[in-house]
Amino acid sequence: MNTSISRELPMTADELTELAKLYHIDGWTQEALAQRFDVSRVKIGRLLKRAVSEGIVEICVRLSHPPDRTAALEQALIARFGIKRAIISVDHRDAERQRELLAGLVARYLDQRLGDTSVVAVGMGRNVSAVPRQVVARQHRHCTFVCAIGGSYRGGEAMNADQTCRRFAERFGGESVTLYAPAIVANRDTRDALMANDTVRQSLTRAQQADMALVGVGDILEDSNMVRMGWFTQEEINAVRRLGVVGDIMGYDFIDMDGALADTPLVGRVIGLTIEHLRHIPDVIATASEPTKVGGILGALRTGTIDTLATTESIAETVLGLDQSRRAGGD
Amino acid sequence: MNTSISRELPMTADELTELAKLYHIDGWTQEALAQRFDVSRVKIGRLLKRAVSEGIVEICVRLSHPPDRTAALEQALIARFGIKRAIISVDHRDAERQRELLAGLVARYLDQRLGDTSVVAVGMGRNVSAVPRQVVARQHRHCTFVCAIGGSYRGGEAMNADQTCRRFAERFGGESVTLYAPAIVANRDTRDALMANDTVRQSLTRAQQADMALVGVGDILEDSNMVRMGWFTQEEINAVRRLGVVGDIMGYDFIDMDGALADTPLVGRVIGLTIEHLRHIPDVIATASEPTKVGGILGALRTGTIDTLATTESIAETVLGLDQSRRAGGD
DNA sequence: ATACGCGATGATCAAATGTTCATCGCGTCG
DNA sequence: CGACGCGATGAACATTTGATCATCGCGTAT
Repeated sequence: MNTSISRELPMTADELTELAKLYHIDGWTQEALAQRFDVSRVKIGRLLKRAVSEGIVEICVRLSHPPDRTAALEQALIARFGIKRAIISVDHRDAERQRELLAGLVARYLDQRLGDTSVVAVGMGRNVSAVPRQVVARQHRHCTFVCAIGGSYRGGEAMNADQTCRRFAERFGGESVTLYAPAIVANRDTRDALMANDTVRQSLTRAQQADMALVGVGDILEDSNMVRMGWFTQEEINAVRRLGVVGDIMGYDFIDMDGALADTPLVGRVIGLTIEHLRHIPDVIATASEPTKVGGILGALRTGTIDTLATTESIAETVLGLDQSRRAGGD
Repeated sequence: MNTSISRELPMTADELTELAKLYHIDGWTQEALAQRFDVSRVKIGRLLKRAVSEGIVEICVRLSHPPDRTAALEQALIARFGIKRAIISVDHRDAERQRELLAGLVARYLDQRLGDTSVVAVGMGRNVSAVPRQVVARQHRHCTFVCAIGGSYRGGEAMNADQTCRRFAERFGGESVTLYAPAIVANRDTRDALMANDTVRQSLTRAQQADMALVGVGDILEDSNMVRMGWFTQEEINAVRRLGVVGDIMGYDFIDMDGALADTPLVGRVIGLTIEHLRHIPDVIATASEPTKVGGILGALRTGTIDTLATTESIAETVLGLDQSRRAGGD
């Protein structure tokens, strides 16, 4: 068996970076690079491919509607829900792609807004964690990304705000502040004890004083994150749903379609910002790219805590329609 | 005059978006799109280009490693001054440490470049003499280090090219060639006599034929090397400065901020390579780590003899800014 | 020592994309 | 009405990139 790396492409990460720069940034042709470095063009191609696969270069495509296209939708959302602005992405069939498309727009929005003193509270969820991957910062800053919720070993990386924070800090520059506490604890007493802890307290205080917050909106489905993370059993989810809960903000604040907070087994057991805290943050960005979340989004909008809604075109339309019908039909 | 938009590419912004999505996100080929929309492939290409120019799609490339400031700085320097490359160190408060940091990068660069037949002409100055100390050669070579200027007993070791040459030869392997002549003589006649000397002549000829040259850039301050070496009195320095001289290359070729050679009491009295000689050396590396030298560096760059500039990040930025302002403001 | 596996390598071919140029349609101006 | 300007258009060509495959070098197992 050949266990050792018998032959390696003899290029350091530095050289790969240089190569990638010349190709992608300076627009050299592969042929030119081949002559410059005295290897075959094929090899240059392979090295460039490797630079991508190793994450040395990332190429991201941002697709946004021409302004006027979404302007009407945005205006409607603003008028209807009192939010400050909307970030609306093009629709896409594939859920993963859709998330990336939306995340790209959110990343660009952050790139516009973040300054050297900015503090961003970061929630959890796939839509939130997809954002840092799409960041292409124009310049490095010295901003701060603070976890808005504690950690959890279940549910994968996407569910870990501190991972997302770190990636943000890496991309935009600045530091990340981890909330050194589990996301969820057994009971209220444990929570109170943790909240009294200095380290926890300090992190949370910084999060509360953030200039911006980036949070996800969730739905309540059998396979939702809540179940995957083991916070709810299937039965609990069903029970909660029967109470009229349609979604969550940040992954743990459950709401019904009128934006009212629901009483769930989680209340008082989560270490993180509450909806009340979010109210005091000047720009709360809520992102959701899945059509199943329309109910949750409507509820979230109606809580009045959201300043910027990031979602897809069709979801925005559906939410507006849903709101319309519920106003008309009563319920 | 044709004021109206006579013929418009008959595609709405929406269709453009759709097109861009299919191409960039879903990976369709232009040919396929052409058939799908029943237009020529060329037109698809043009529409896609338009989608970019109208901001519907944004394609950004991120280099993860340091695509950092120094890469951008290097590009700017290359574009502005026509040099071949820049070696840029991070900033450091302490002048001595700064010199070492920069010298380390230069040493590494030499280590990359030097082959068995390489001949390097070596100038004088603290920045040059700091380089051999930083050398950690991957392997020994048989290259040659030739003094680009004669010797002098004043000013200390750093001012002695032959000392620096010997150290280089020690570290990289190979031999050093001393220029057996004083750096400066009383008058032109003496110089001419020395230049006629066989030994001197041979050394200088080898220096002229070098593949690379490593030279320092100096400033014109009261405590500069020139004074310390006794080549200039304080008054002479002041006089020269009043003529617009801002620095020197190699320690004796004085230049103003436009890169023009200045007439000083030294002209015709130095035994060493002139700027003209440098022009014929394929890779002239100029190093300078002191912020007081920005003017001199600008002048040096403008002489057009420099191929590789080694300096610090902040100096590089300042030089670019200085060049900018002088271009804009005239004079 | 020899055969074999494995990945790197570059020649060669195929596909995709970019560029150029002659032409066309349409509106304007004389 | 016709000449002209202007931009759009697509055919033809050039360039660039991607894919395939035979070969090679090197380490390992037989």
